[in-house]
Amino acid sequence: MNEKFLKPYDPKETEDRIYKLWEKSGFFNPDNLPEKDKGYFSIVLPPPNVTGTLHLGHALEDSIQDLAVRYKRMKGFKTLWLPGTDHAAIATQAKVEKEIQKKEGKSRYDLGREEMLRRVKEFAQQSHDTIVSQVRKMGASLDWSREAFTLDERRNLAVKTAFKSMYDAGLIYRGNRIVNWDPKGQTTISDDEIVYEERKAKLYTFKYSKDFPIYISTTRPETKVGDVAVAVHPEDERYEKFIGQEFDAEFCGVAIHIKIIADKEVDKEFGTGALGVTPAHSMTDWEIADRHDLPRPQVINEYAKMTVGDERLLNKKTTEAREVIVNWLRSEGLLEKEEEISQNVATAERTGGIIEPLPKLQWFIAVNKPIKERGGKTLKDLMREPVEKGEIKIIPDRFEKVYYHWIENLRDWCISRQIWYGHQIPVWYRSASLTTDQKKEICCDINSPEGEGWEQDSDTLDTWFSSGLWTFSTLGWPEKTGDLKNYHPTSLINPGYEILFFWVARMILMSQFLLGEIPFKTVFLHGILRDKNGKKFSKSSGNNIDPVEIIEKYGADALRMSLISGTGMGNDSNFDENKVKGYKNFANKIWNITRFILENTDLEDFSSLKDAGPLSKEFEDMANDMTSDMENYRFHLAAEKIYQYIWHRFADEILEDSKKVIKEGDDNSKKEVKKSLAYIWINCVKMLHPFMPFVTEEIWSMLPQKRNNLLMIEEWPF
RNA sequence: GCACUCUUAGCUCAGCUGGUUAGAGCGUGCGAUUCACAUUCGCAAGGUCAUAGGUUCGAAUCCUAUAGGGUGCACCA
Repeated sequence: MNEKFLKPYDPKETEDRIYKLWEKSGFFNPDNLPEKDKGYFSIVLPPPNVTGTLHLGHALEDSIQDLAVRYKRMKGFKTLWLPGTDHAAIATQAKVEKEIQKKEGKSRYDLGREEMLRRVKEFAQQSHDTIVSQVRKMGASLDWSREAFTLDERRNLAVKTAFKSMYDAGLIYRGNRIVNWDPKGQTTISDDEIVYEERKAKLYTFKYSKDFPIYISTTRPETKVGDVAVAVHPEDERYEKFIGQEFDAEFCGVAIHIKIIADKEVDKEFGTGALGVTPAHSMTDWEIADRHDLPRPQVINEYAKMTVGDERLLNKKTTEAREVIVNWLRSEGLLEKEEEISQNVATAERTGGIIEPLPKLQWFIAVNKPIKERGGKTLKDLMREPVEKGEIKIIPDRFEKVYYHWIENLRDWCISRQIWYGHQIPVWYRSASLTTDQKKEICCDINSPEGEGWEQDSDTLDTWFSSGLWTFSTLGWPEKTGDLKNYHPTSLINPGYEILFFWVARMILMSQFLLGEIPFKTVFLHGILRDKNGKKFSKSSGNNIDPVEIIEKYGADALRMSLISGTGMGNDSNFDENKVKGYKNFANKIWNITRFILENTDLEDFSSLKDAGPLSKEFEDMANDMTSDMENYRFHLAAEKIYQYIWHRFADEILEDSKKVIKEGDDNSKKEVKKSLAYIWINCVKMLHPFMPFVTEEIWSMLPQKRNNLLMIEEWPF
């Protein structure tokens, strides 16, 4: 017996060594797996953002996926788990900008595009390297030979190809529309990148001029210089008689022309029941302007400063302009009342800037446009249908409803960003001005067009555009590769439910349109891992834990097991270090069980054993139950089952009972008992392997076997 | 406003399609120990499964309502 067993199990000594052994074996790459004719199984790793290092939430994700992957591999599938990282455009650039601002007091404009990009890339590379080493520490059996990055060259080709094909189909268009402008990050963002924060605000009720017949309410008086109408509900008796009338007014030095219109969007109960329509600076007002064919004067610019008025307003920040206007209203006797209300303020997810809705010329994906090549279906249809038909299964299924609801409310997706880090839009223009003249020559292609004077659009793409291609861009698309044929649609995707819209929906959109097939068959959503007190892990609240820190202390096996067991599907869970400690003890327990078995069963070859004698049925029932849990993604139950069986049935009872026989029994019964102990044990070690791969692999290498396989490719029992 | 979700032992949570005395881990109390393991073992205490109704032979599990916590979406003038 190996003398290692005389000491407690030491994950530190074991884990890195075992990981190297696995990598050397080549079995992470399915091309090297033995042929078993069971078919293919594939997962792409949700690529972590290169904005920093991994936290425990990633460890949870890695644990679940590695568990699924190792199980399928043992089941004999050609199993591919494909790693990669995400450039996370805005998030990464914003992070680096922040640091440079803090350390050097410089903005990205001070550095210039080229130098800024160099800095971001450098940072991204460092993050990448840390992330990869963290993932390895977890024991993740990823095929590193296929590693991808959302911003590498192959993915860039995929992005350009996708863009062109959607452009040619008329689904990507450039339009002057109201967008979410982030004055802090100096870029547009999509609806999904907005976070609403509840804040106290003042609601002012006033009228534009003395002879104006209706009072209106607003929290943003400064935008009112851009008003073109007052909208009332069509059935509001109070205002019916005014509908259709038009008024001129001089509003704090700005001449405005107001038409009174009726629109069903207006809520009779809110404020005075009359809405001042500011088409250029409010999403709903923009739509009202659409319906009533109103002008849309812009009064605020990209820096959240006023662009109209005399010295009182012009070039003032919106917050200053607000005070000016409120004071003016007061002095003119137009202000009826002010009241405190709480309102949701739209802020940018990554920079925290307060969103300023502005009309801008941007690129969009049309989600409601009938697609000829798809029999008149829209992108929304293409997203909805595979889930409705059950081709894509979402687990837990309650998220299907959430998914449909999101699709119903979806507006055209703004994909252009005014940041530098990302995939540059593959469109070229031939004319001096890029922003104003729409009639100039335009060319969308994979490569820059022939001829003189072409200039590429300086905008980059929303990071989710490239992540949307992830299931197939990683497999070689647009080339028709063998990987694409074998591994797409992928079998399973396992993100947190918080990116169902951002990512899962977009992958379905992209794959459905570009490949005409689903990106994955099963979406298994996991919950969010929170800290001990139920708070979300985040860098800002200082509760971030590096998984490697926990691994150093307790071992990766213990961490994995603690994250998986006792957590209901799709439920959030709290991280508990004590639980990890408990599973470290468990690792030691199975270590010592092995020692006992090696000391007490003098069998030469475990692999030829066929059953566990009288204990066979009980054991096989447990194993079958557990296998069925594995098949149905009830990993937390499977983990609990094997744990309970090993510790409290096998060790506490079966093994204890065997002592007497081994000591006092006759030769025959001794031999029977030894055989069934050994039989149960090798199968327990196999079944525990997806959960605790390191310690089981280490144990496996010390059991007396004639075959000399790694445990990771052993056959799953029964 | 609409939807989803949670409320089970002191704490953190499991409990899959309704089925015998409701489970685990940690914690607590008592005890054991030359025995594979003190990172151990045995025993014990501790729950009217949020509340009120209903369906059923039978409900923690299904239905309805209520209360409290969380989340998403819409509105946010």
